[in-house]
Amino acid sequence: MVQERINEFAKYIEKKGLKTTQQRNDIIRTFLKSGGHLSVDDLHQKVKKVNPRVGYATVYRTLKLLSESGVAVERHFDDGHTRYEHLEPEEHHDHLICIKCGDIIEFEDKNIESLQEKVAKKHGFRVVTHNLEMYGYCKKCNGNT
Amino acid sequence: MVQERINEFAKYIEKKGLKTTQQRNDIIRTFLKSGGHLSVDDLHQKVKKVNPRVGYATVYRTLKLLSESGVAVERHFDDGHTRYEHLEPEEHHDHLICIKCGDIIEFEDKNIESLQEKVAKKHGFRVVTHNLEMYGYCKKCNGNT
DNA sequence: GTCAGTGCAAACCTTTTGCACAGGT
DNA sequence: ACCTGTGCAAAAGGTTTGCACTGAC
Repeated sequence: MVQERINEFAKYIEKKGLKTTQQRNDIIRTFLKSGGHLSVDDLHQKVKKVNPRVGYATVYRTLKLLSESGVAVERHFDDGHTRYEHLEPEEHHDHLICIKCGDIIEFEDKNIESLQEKVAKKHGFRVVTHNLEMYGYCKKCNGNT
Repeated sequence: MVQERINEFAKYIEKKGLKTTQQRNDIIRTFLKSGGHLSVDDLHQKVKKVNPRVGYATVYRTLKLLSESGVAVERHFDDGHTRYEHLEPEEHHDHLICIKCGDIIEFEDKNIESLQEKVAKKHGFRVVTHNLEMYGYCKKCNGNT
């Protein structure tokens, strides 16, 4: 499925008249191979192990392209670092974030989603994206505050 | 009710051994008199009309105190500006944010809240705060994208 | 050969901080 | 008097951009 995402992105790149480059490939492969919620810095560190000549700015620029193409999603949690994660198409989830250990748990709840749509409709609002984050203590950290 | 918030904050200040100053008063009164979701810059502009000698840093420092005391709540929407709003105690709401005109609609939905708690419990998670934002087109902007 | 991509460093923007002075208690 | 608060300007931290060079097509 990594290959599918790569193809999807290649198609997007081509449609926009952009070019396939070694750096972009390295960045994308590294990104797709990594799980979780990566900051730009995290990803830059990892990419540098594969190709030490890749600069910070290129990672930013490529992540922006990945977001536009729909392969990556930008997350703005409260810690001041933009993080990126990759999703399968149609996939969607929200987050539980531990304010002690920083662990991030993903969840999906169709009931919440449909109530959200209901609220939006009531206000004549057409939702494009949403995000729901809950901050608190995870199972491990709970109790030993 | 503005006065109640001011008293509440005064109590917090005193408990921490801090001081009541003219600047803090000006900032707090201006903040409480304003509705909506203010950026630091918005508030600084407004306060300067009352007291032109108030500096940017003091607004930041005071807003941080207001957040700690519970009088203000920090919001991190996707536009990269931290915004603050004031809430009555026990009040809580979430946001619908128009990505065209920037309008912010507040809503509250107890059903969503309780489903959130249920999800958290399922993961052994103790929630301290959460935020739910939906981005899209408001009634006015919908259609004329 | 052309035009987009890259690396680097500088610029940017929001937020924080150090410092000397002002002011509340 | 003491010690916190303030304004200013500088620093910090994350992100973006200008530029000259590289490399894909």
